Amino acid sequence: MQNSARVFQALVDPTRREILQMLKHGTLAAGEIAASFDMAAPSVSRHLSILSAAGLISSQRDGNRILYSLEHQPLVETLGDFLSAVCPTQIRHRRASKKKRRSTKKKR
Amino acid sequence: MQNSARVFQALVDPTRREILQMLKHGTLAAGEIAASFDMAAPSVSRHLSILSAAGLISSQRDGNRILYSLEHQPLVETLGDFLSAVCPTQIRHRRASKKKRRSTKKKR
DNA sequence: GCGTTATTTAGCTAAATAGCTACAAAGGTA
DNA sequence: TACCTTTGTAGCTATTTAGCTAAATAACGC
Repeated sequence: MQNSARVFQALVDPTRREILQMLKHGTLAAGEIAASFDMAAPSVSRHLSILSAAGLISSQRDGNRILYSLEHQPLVETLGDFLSAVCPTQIRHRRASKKKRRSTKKKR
Repeated sequence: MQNSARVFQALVDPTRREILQMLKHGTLAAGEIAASFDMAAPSVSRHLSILSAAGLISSQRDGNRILYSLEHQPLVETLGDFLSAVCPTQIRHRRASKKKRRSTKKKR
């Protein structure tokens, strides 16, 4: 499986997307992450390993616990590359501005 | 189901990601899209309806056929919002530059 | 060593997914 | 009308996924 596919695969689950958002604010232990979900710990652990396999988070032992941190680059790179591959060059990501683009249709 | 979830759901399948890329170059009929996959037409039709439900493509009848076009905005908006929600503000999406950034490792 | 805590792995089940074939629907043409 | 083309829908099956419980692993303190 290609790595970008693993990233999309990882992002499809809402729990996993939420985990990524939690980690935005800094490193967290597996237990701390698990505690914030209404779900058994092994289930969260599984999500963590999927995120890890996709390269979206990294882990590091801290004595008894395992600390997870967000890896921005693969996320930014994968989504950025995809957007570049799909969207006409002029449209970059313009945050939530609702105005429609002018009808500059590129014909050839 | 929330719409951003539908978008991620739609993006998880490689066939659907490829369809979006095909439509980057312009409008295509369902049959033309189906022809480029080694897959039965109804299967592709199903992918089209999923992409459509996510708002990523739109369709328009042309006599006998149905033409599909890419809808950039929901894609750009959903992925952009997610990146904003997950990544520290300074890192925006740096376009597909394959050269590794100089080892200015950002410590602070 | 033993017990406790934190986390992952193994094995299971229910639900979702993507593929197929067969059929239906919508539009064109004779 | 009938017939052909194009596309979508229905129903089925195999595979994948996400959840659970129970057991294993790893590091700590006694």
